[in-house]
Amino acid sequence: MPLYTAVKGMNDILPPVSLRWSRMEEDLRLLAARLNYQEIRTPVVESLELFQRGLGETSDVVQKEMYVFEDKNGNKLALKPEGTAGVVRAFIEHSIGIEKPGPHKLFYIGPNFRYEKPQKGRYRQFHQFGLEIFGDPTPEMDAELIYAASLILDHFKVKGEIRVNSIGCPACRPAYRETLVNYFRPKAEELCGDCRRRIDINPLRLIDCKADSPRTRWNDIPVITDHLCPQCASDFDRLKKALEIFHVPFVVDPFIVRGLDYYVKTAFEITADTGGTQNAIAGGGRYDNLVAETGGDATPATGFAIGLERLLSVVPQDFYGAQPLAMGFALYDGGIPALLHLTKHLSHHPVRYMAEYTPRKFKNALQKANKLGARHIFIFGEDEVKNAQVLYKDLATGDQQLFGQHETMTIVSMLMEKEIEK
RNA sequence: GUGGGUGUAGUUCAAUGGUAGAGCACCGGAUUGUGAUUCCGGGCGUUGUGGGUUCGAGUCCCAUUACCCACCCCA
Repeated sequence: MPLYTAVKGMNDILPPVSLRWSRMEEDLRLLAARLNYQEIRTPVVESLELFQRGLGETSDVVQKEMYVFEDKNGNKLALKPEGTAGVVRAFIEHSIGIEKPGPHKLFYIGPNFRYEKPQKGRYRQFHQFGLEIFGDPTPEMDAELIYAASLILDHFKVKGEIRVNSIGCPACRPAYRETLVNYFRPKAEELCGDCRRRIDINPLRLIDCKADSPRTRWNDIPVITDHLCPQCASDFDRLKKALEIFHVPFVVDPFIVRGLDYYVKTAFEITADTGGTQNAIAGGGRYDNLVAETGGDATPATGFAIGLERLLSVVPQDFYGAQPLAMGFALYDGGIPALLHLTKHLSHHPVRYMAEYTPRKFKNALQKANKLGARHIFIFGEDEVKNAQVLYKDLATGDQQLFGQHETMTIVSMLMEKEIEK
């Protein structure tokens, strides 16, 4: 046991996996830019109250999963457990919605923290990429957002299932909740202990119970989509029509629930086979009342977040191929100056390269390159130095040839070409 | 917060209650400049930690801790 280990639920990301991470983040930024979302970076720490008000006092996240602490001034702060609250706070604080007409499209990427018991796909520090749109109330914009999510899945060659729902609004949800409670109360004795408690606390969750799913036992469970107010019902209709025009494959799942209180109307989730039971790789929906509840002018908004650990777990293993490595060796001290020159020249070009400045025997150089998985090697021995040349060898094919030491550009283009043909 | 599983070398794993081992990896070498290979040499590790049972514990018992998985919850 080492003296110090990483904090529970917080992971080091090491090579070569770290390369997959940075490539994935790079791709997400490019995709966001292409769809005209601009990055917003908010602090990792916010006032505790922001989250309590925004996410809902009764949500699990607020009740038991936040990292809460006081600073030396006695301010109650929290590590952000999700991305939206901070973005909303910044949106209001900097009058983003007032300076220009909407819609305002923003994206964020970064760490979040929840004090949960770690398991596959669930960590105490986890990372999310999210899109948020402020100032547009239409279900068509929700559809566009979901379309963006589907483009992201496509980009990463991820097979996910997009599940959409409308969870109603303050006008119709309470009534549905009541209906649901009335439906289950007489059946309480047939439910598991957890579910009996959930009847009053969170009847929507009850339906998803994994112990013995009520969904498979009763087929007449009331669904919210039958209990929407006229406005919500028509919006949900428009959402589905728009998704069809976008050719986004989706299923309606009337039992999708959001864990955070701020969602209204459109709610959606993307699930995929992550190898564990934490199979939701993205989730989001509309949150029309959050800006006003946070103290801003009433501003309709919609957004979603992708869990990056989960996304990466379903990105095909070969999606990011390793860039071939080139190595340089000297066979004796006299080869080192030329080797240094090669290092200097190659560092101006996008080839993955490293040198070793301890002279090695020819055979050892090949062995070492082989062990490190290098494909290209450059060798400076007595003969080469004498003739101002460098020996190049392709370990994959066994081919080798001599280059003049000053033919840097020839060498670089040769390396680049080989990379392309792969 | 609740369950279950697992902790032995850098790593993957062995070891009927009787001296802690192997593969891989790593380092060096096998007549002078050509790589999977082969051969030789190189590891005393508080068996996660603390107690207990026993003549004797990696092995059995208790506690504790870490990791993994699941519930819960969610991205």
